[in-house]
Amino acid sequence: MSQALPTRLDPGAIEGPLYARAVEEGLFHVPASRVLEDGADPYVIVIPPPNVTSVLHMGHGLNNTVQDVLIRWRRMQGRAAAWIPGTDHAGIATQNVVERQLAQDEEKTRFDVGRDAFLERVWAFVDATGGQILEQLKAVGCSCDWERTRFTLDPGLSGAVREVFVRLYEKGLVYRGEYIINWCPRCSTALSNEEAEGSEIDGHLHHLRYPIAEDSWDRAARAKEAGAEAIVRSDEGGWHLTVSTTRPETMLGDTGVAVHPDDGRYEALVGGHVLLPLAGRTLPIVADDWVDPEFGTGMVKVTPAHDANDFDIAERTGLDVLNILSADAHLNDQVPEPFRGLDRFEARRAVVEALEKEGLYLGEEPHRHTVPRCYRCDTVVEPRLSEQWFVRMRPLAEPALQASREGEIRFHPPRWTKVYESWLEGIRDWCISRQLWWGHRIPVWYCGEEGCGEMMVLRDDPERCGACGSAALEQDPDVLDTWFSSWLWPFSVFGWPEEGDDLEAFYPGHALVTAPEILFFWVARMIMAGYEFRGEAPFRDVFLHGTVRDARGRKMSKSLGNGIDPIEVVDRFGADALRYTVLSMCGVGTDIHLDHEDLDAAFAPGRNFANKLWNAGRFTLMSVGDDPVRTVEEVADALQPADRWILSRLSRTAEAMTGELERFRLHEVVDRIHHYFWGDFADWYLEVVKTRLRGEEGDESREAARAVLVEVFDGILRLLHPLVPFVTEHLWDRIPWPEGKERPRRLVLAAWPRRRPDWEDSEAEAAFSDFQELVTVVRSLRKEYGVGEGAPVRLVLEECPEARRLALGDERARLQELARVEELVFGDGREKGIGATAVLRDGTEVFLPLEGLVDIKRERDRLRKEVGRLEQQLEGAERKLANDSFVTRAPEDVVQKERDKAAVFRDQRDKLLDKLAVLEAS
RNA sequence: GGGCGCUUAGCUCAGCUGGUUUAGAGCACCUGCCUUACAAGCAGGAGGUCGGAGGUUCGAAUCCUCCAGCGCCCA
Repeated sequence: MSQALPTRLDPGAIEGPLYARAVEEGLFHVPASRVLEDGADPYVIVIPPPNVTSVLHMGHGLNNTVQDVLIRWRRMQGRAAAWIPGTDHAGIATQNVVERQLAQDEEKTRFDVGRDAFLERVWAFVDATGGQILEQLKAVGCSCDWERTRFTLDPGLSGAVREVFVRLYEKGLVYRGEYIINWCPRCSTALSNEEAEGSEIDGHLHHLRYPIAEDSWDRAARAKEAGAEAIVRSDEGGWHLTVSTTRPETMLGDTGVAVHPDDGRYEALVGGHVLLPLAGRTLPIVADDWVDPEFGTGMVKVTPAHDANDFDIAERTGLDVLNILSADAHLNDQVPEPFRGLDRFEARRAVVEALEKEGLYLGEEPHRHTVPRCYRCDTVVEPRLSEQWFVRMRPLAEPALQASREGEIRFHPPRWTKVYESWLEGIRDWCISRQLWWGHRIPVWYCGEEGCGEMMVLRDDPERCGACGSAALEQDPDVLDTWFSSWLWPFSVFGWPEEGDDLEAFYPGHALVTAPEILFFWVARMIMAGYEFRGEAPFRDVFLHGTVRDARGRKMSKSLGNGIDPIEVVDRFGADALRYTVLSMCGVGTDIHLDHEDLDAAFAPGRNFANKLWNAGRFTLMSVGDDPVRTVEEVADALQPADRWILSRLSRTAEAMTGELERFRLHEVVDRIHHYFWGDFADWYLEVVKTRLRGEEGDESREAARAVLVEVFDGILRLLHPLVPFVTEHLWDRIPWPEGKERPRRLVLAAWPRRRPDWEDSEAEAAFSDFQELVTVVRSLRKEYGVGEGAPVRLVLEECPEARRLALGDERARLQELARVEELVFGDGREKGIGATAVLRDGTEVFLPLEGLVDIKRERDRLRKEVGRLEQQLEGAERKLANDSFVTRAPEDVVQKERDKAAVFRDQRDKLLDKLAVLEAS
């Protein structure tokens, strides 16, 4: 049976069936009753919902692997572990895709087909392709509770969105108003501040000359006297001032010029006027604190409808607001005839040209500055005055800020706390309306046309106007920001606002795992929503992992073509290899580098590890065989030192891993089990136990070895299961089980190993470490002198302490197995001849008689080098001990340790010096 | 301009509350092994003084300050 395992792991053959079996058996599903009736402790993670139309990339691969590790670990701990999967509708992205299709296939816009028909097409598209990414998660092994899959446009979740909008409106926290918003001309919609991402460009700063109105010439003269160099008198006798801008076309929307109130140069100008070129309007000169006297001339043009800061200046100083841009970023009828209808960039050229003609353009200079771009389509975003719906954020931010300050929310790594808090401290209102069709329509109706003009914000669609009874109602055409539904995700997935069992059982959740990019977009807002609508945080721990990058450190992206398809990785190397690889690189706060051009190398760590586990399992299963196996308790009296060592190490490893998992230190989790499984178990225990398994040391020893092997390998599989679920489960299914010991139904549900103080045995660990040292030294000496690995050798130990001598008495077979020591002799100092020498930590002198192989000169050089190394170590320790303040001020145990170290080094050195003296005499 | 982070072996990174580490791992490299679990492997080895300069301390890769380089976020 067990011999049937092939020598190489074939992930494709085992992963699919194992996943299907788990789903079929409902292992990933948790009903509310497990918490409410059975009293299980819940552990809840909601997935960061991917876009419904997206496909899996490595970022998802990492993100969901991490979540799965946490969920599987907690599930094994016996928690009612619920991982809620789902997708969001991704308003802009999804609408964009369908619009592009429409344009390509039929050369139509959404306006050509109409709102209802367009939405039908989007739904058809989503129905056809929407579940793809969730299916891909299954290939990675994600143990989501698929019976709870949600979509932000589901009726229930849509109901939550509407409830929240109405509630906030009733509280005065949702309002409609005309403000500067970020406008994407390509998507033709408003964006929130977070959706407009700054990008640096090498642009230009244009200098424009504005004539000062005649009634203000005396002010200009006074300003000039006060040192205003940027005020100049022209040949015709008039005065001009200079302003600078990166967007010259906006001058057509200027309604004023501003200076700093404390700027002495321009004091006289305030209250005066300039004549706006091209438009011919007269604009006031005002004073406002925001103006930076150091920047440019210290005078700025003010375009309130197209710049947020200018808008604020206008509010404070009473300047007019003049909107000159249409929805698609063309100049509207508010500008002079020649410029009307021009695209913003055409307008820029036209304005510069026209100003040049009038002698009012003073040129441009290179200027590096930041322009905002749409996070969905990268188009340069235009600040634009527009009537939109907003959420007043300050009151919502307060509890979210408190939560972090008081430790109710903890960020891992903690440095994100500051980022989160400073964002909340400077929070601005959230523009939530979008001029799109795909999304949650704003639940606001207007009694329009002949009606009374009443505005109604309602939970249920109205039939008649509540004020005048008219049936001619029009719903607000806009939809809500997708994040306005995502921020409710932690409770909307459980049926809120209904107070059902699921909500009671599973809210609040526990961990939220995501990338720092959406800390503001999503994480902070979820926390705000949690407090506002449920009165408590939606989760306690926020784990922010790094970004997946290519070998050169560039973010993976479609446009660069440097992405890695996780499905390809799963197909080639297996989900386990993918998971192990990314987890092993998942250092706290570090990005993950994977070479997209060499997947073999990139995923080698995971592939190699899974294969190693496979083979260790193969060997374990074959060695143990099909005969009945006993428990460790039953063979307690027959346990060998190596058995006690490996059991002790298992206990310590389990404890350490649990601690690292609790602290979200996943690479440490991987490191611990790697060290134990590969370094301790495979490299040493399996090797050391071979002779016993073959029955060469009696039945009792064999049975003890078999029992320990089963116990330890079971523990290893349990500890590894959250990391590499497939290969562990396949092997675990085949582990023999002692009669009478209860076997868990599946590894998925097996108990997470706990610390076993009764197994911990420092003496066994020290003894085994001594044994390892001896073996390593012998191997090293053999290698040094080219003794073939198959060639037997005689080993002489001098000055061997009693304890080691006794221990080694039973280890002759092991020495033979591991180092080809055919004969072990405890010498009495009379052993002469040519050989290789070393001294162990406990002072044991190792001598390998290698007559004919050892070159005396070479051995001398080797020993001298070794002595030199020890001298250095010794010197370091002695320097410390010679330092009075170290001896008196350092803790006693530290000092003692240093003394011990010095003694060991000295002993080793002296013994080697003796040997050296003998060699040098010969 | 404000804030944050990083700099340790050829590469990618560990090293947590300063002293059990003689600074570790994976990959790459060198040598020898197809030793019936595993060549996706085994054994042995080489390679770093922890970006630079100060400081705190009995003791610093670890804490503090400054400097240099890189990166991110916010304005």
